[in-house]
Amino acid sequence: MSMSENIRPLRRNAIRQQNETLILQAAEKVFAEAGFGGATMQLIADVAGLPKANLHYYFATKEELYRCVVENIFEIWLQAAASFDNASGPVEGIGAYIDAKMEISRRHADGSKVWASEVMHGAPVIQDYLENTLREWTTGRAALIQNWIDDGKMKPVDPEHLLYMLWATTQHYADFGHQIETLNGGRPLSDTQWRAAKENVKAIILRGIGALRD
Amino acid sequence: MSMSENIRPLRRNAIRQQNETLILQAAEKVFAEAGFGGATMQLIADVAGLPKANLHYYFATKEELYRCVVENIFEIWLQAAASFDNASGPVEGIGAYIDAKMEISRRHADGSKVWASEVMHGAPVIQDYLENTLREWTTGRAALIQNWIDDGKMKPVDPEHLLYMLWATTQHYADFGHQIETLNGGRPLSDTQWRAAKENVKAIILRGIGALRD
DNA sequence: TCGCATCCTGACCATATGGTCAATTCAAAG
DNA sequence: CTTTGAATTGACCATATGGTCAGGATGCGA
Repeated sequence: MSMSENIRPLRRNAIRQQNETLILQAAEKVFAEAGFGGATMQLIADVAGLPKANLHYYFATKEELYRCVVENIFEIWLQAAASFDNASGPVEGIGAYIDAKMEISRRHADGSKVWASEVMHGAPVIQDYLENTLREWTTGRAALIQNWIDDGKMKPVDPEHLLYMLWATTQHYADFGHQIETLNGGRPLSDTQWRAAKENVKAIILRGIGALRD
Repeated sequence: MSMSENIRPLRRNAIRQQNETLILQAAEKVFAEAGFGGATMQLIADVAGLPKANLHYYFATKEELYRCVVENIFEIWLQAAASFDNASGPVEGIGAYIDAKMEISRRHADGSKVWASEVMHGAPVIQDYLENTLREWTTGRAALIQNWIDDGKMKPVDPEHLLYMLWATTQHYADFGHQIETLNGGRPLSDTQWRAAKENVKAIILRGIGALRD
């Protein structure tokens, strides 16, 4: 028998890792489509292609599995948040942030929906993230924006509300993707349309805050 | 015994009406907080202060009750949509629309959340509204915006994406109200802060589309 | 080959939930 | 007062769901 089996024996460690990500991916999809309350362990198991009891071997409870999904998303979110820094001005910084967040809306639409759902329902499991990590990030970035304003690099706008606007506008393409798709004739946005959306958002906001001179 | 009882006998018709709205209000709240899957008829009944069996007397199934809630919200949405018309230009029309939608986000936050949840989960019950009423409204308003562009009243932007931006920005204050509240020190936005939010949104967008000259 | 810890899973359980129903109360028309 | 149909509700049912568990399979080091 050759060593190159179709199903090669995975290292014990690798088995755990593989199954966990398999389950997490399935869970993210199901939670996004049905919400926490509407999702069932059975359906997640089916999507993952595993028996239900196997889910409980890796994740003790539905809540624990959900929490892992939400935390994963928060990591991705933070990653995009970094693109704000190391920018000399609003055009660069906010532009990069919009680009990053639009890319997340496209590539991780399910994650965005789970996050939105979690927050909409009062953030039962990630309230501490909101109060600590998110709050710190927000005040830091607001201060940065205020600096840009003081330096005359943009018009005086409320930094916090500007951030809300960035979040809202970019996330909308993920959370309300179904609505946009429906209005687009039932078809997902094409590459060209995504680029147009991104450029449109950047143009309006950057011009809106007086960071573009034209 | 006087005719002026504390609990005056309601006309049969009025009883039905009163209980239906009572149930609908409770349902809107519970659906917003828990999602369709997480909401239970028992909890809705408790919030409404009625026995569960009574809910089923007025609304045969959970789905039917949910559908009524969603349709109610759509009505409110349409009402705000009207503020777009009869405007001579973007400052007036879009400004009024933002005002109206921000007011809805404030006064009907629960409804907004139910709507958002419904769309996020693929619009299982209001797909036809999206495909018909919403689509028609959108194309009509997009044409109106295009006219303003052609008349030189604003810069050339993609009308559809501008509409998405309006929806996203205004709805965010309802759907992500909990997040905003948390970042605001755990307190809801004050009257002043709401006004600031509204003015900020209007200023950035109207300047962003070149409808304000400054 | 052996032993062991990890991994797998069908069968099972307690509970919660949507929904039903028959019996009762109540308003108000005749 | 009587009648009639709407309104009310406690008790009940079938099902679905989260979670458990005992026993078997599997990889892997010794």
